[in-house]
Amino acid sequence: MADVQSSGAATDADRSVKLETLDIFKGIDPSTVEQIARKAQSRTLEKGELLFNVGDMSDALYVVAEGRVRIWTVSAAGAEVTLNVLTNGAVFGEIGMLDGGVRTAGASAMLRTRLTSIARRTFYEALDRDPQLVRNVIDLLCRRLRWTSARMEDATLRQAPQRLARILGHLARDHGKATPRGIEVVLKLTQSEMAQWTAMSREGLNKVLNRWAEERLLIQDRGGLIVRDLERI
Amino acid sequence: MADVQSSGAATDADRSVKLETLDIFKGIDPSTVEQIARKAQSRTLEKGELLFNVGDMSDALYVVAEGRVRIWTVSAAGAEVTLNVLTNGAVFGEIGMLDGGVRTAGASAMLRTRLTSIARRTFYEALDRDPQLVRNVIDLLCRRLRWTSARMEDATLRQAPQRLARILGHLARDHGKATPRGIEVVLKLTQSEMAQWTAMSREGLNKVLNRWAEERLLIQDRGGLIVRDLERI
DNA sequence: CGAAGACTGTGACGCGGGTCACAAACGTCC
DNA sequence: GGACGTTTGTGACCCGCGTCACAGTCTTCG
Repeated sequence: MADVQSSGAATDADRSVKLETLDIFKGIDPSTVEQIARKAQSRTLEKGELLFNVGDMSDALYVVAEGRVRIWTVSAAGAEVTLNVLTNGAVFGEIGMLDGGVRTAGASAMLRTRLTSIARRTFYEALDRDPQLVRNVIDLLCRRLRWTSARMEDATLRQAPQRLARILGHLARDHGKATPRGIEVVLKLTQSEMAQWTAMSREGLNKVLNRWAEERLLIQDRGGLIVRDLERI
Repeated sequence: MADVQSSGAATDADRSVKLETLDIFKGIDPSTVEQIARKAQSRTLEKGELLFNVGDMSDALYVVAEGRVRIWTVSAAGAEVTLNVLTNGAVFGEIGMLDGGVRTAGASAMLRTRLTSIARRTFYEALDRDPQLVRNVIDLLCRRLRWTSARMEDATLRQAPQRLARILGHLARDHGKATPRGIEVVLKLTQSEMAQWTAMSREGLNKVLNRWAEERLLIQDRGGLIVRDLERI
């Protein structure tokens, strides 16, 4: 239980995420956080395993302790569209947890993934006790809204290549590492995975990527991308 | 100031919106609401007048007391896309008010419109005093997120006619009146206005609408639409 | 090592829907 | 009741991008 909290010497646990480091618990009384941590559940998903599906009841929020989670929806035709890919330290599922509604998107593990889940009861108890937590939650929700609005805009009024450019920008910023050759995207994704994300076809994405590579705007190193000129993309 | 609050005999003021009737103030101590109302500002916009633009600083939330407000963004090419059209009793601009960030969308009046604005300071004072208000705000934000996610899905994975169908459904539900002939959409919009909303061209929209009219799924009565068979659309 | 499977690269083709260019119908203001 | 601005109706044309159908290349595992 809550082994995310285990802190010790240089073990594997070091790569884990500690709750108190999360934005949402910033400025919160450590004892409150610890109490939440004690009541939190830990759970491991295998690669490809489904955590929840669209329409499921929701009563918990999740934190990615280690691994990779994909959030998606399905079209009427049954095609899955990726909304986001989350790695260590990401919080998700908070809307369902907060309002008790059904899940509007599905979540599944892209790799073996360890999650920490916090139940609604636990969270609301803390919410009642600490006004700062309230502020943090509101901030989180506002950030989410700004993010979805931005992506919404992309989706409605940008063309496919521009949408891809946005995603690359996001990847470079959130999952990139600066190297002499450019910003290296650490998060390795196949073209199909990126295509689902940008809501375009794998073939189309391929062509755009190669065009950019020819223009020396990026380097493709078998799945590993290096973005050279983010501005011009 | 706060003439939205004026309650009296059968005057024009009756059509106005009273703060305490809003969802966001549901279950809140009347004296708290009244205090907010006293500090609230009232403002009238002429038809077409801009309330705020993308990138503006934000420090207030607005309530439509009477009239019609359009929320929009602009594409890189400069085309405006409508995100929503709001009428009496609608609350908007809360994100900017809550997190103090810049506005991500613009707002302007489609008709002569009276608004009530509530400043951040005022709101946060009430937020500190009443935990129920906190719940309501979180609920509001969750609802917003669910709404944007849904529209996001529409935008990315439905085709133009389906997007239009969604908007019609929304119009029928929120701005419709049941009549023997079908659900009459009270909110009169020109085809151009609807086209901006569905992110399609006016011509394209026209053709779809006429096709549906031929199939007797709806009746067009110069701007006034009557939806007959919402299911099949 | 060799075969099977996953991933990437590329052309041919088609369709949805945007753009353009009008014509017709309606409103509204002297 | 003209006359002008706005809204609606329609066809011709075009382009982005998805689909299909392959051919290479990498990976993995018996």
